[in-house]
Amino acid sequence: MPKNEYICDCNVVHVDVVERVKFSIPSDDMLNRVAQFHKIIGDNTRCKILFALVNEEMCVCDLANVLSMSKSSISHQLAKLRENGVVKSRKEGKEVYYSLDDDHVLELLSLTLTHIEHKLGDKNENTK
Amino acid sequence: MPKNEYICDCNVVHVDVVERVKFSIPSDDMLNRVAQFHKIIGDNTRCKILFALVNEEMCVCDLANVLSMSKSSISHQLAKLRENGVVKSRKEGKEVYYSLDDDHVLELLSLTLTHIEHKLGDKNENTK
DNA sequence: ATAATAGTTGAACAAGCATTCAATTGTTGT
DNA sequence: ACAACAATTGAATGCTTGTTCAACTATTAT
Repeated sequence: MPKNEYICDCNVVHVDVVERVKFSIPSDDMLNRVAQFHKIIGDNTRCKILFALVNEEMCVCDLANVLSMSKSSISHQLAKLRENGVVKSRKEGKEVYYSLDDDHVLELLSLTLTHIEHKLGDKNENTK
Repeated sequence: MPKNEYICDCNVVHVDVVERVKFSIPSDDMLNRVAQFHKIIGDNTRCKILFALVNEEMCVCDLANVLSMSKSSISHQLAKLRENGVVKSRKEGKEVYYSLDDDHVLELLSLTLTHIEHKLGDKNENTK
């Protein structure tokens, strides 16, 4: 077995599996994009912002009140969400209105909710 | 306008929108679970592990070789993934084999890929 | 013009987190 | 019983990142 090619100090590497998987997974660039996307959604504040925007477009002030947080903090997070193509903005006078950028986002959020409810269901089954 | 109830120092809070949204968004507990779930997926290493497990179950050593990382590091991340119900494990002798815990995970990953490809498509359109 | 205000931005600080290293557990074979 | 080894675990380290604070920009109204 050509152990030198592998960084691991163990003998049970399944070389065929490793090679097959190395070949089949997406490129590092693609993987990083996927991770980055989830990283952006994976924050309490940003997540709450997104759910707040599901039905209504809102200005920074509105969001600050819904989340009970400072405008600055909300603005920082909105910038990240916009840079990553999750929300879009529209300026009207002094106010800036934000909304979800893409239907995929909504789809993703509701899929996650389903997943979590499903998991919680399992847990309750087990404690019966 | 009952400004005192609101933490913001601005005058244009849309009280009706704020109240409606406050009422309609999921509970903080639920929101935190959603954020936590995405946070777990939103890491380069963990993301790569998940895509590696899409078609095959793999032991820690295999994964260490696919990712070119130490077993310890992989093991730490696998622990997090398992604690959060994203992967499951099966022990066979000295080895521990990991696989995706739930079809929702796969569904979510492919939905994200679609989203990103869609976004990349948009970008290319714009630079034409 | 000037004041007021919605929103943005950058620096600083603190909290969170991924990787490394060393030690340990649990299983297999001799 | 003992050695070998896959995997886990905890502490330490350094990097990342969310919030705060203060300064700044842009738009509106007097």
